[in-house]
Amino acid sequence: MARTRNATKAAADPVSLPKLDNQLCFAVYAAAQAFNATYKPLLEPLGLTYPQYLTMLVLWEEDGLTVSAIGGRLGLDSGTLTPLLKRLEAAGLVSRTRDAADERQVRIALTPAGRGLRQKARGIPAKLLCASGMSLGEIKGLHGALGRLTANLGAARAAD
Amino acid sequence: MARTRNATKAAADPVSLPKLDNQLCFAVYAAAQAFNATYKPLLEPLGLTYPQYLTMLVLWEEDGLTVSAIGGRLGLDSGTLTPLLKRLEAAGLVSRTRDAADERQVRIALTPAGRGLRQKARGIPAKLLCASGMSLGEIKGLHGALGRLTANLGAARAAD
DNA sequence: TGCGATTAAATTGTGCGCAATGAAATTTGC
DNA sequence: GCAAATTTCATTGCGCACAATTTAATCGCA
Repeated sequence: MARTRNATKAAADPVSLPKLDNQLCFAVYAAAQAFNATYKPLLEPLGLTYPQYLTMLVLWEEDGLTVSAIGGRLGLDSGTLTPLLKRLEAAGLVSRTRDAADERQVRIALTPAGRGLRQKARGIPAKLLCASGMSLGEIKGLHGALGRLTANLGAARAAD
Repeated sequence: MARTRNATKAAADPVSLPKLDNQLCFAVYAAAQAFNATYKPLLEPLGLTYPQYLTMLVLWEEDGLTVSAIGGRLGLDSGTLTPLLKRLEAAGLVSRTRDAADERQVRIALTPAGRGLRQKARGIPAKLLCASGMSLGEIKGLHGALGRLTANLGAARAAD
């Protein structure tokens, strides 16, 4: 009753919003930042950024994909991938060639250097496993929960 | 034995690397993307991006922080925050004033419009909770696991 | 007191991420 | 067969993210 209130009766006290530290979205955001920061010094000797590393992981699994196929795996569009792939090409790791059968598509193929880089990346997953400080079981649980979360958010978005 | 091999005996078969979809880092990366995409249409009426919303959450918790204090909460540096805060200032949501006692510091204060925006943000957390499709217990578990993961990655980085 | 070291922001440069648009090739529907 | 719709990629523009550098203010200390 301290102060006079004129028109509205709302805003009596500050609107309740969850604190930043209690919000799942921020925990995810911070974890993504932490992964990026952890990867950076490990990828620096390979001359890759983290998104470039993800792209190489895709290509090491399956070579000769189109831009949109890579984008489908990573959830990125051509506006992100085109310049990224041009940088990988400039680094001599991939080639970009128009598909002869369908010239709209650009196929991304590993060069020998791009294939060879896989050797240098071999030790990275173990280092990250170690840095995570988590058991395999815990990681598996977390991975599964994040997968369901991502799928649910996607479905909610699709439902509008 | 199909092809002749000359110098090296390595690269006999492709180096084993975990598949993209089995890597925790990618699950986190994809979840962060999904959150961003889910927030976007909800924040659009407020005229905020997701990082701007996080900044406003910090300021709604505690007004009048310095740039570096906000950065400490969000894990961002002045290179990111300075232009972001200038955009919030241009939008009329915050003011940026040099601290009289220590002119190196810039204090960020909410304007009445910035405080008022909190009302419009009230419904957002519930919408995200719904979109996540998870129980409160599940969210709590996920939140805790991500917190430990982020802390462990930070500690591993600090240990070099 | 005054000078070197430290701290806080701002600036610059590079790269990611996405929306919107454009251009070229292919597919479709008649 | 051919015009319209669709698909694929490239481009542009804006904003985030971070490393490195710069500028200015403060602190430490002899």
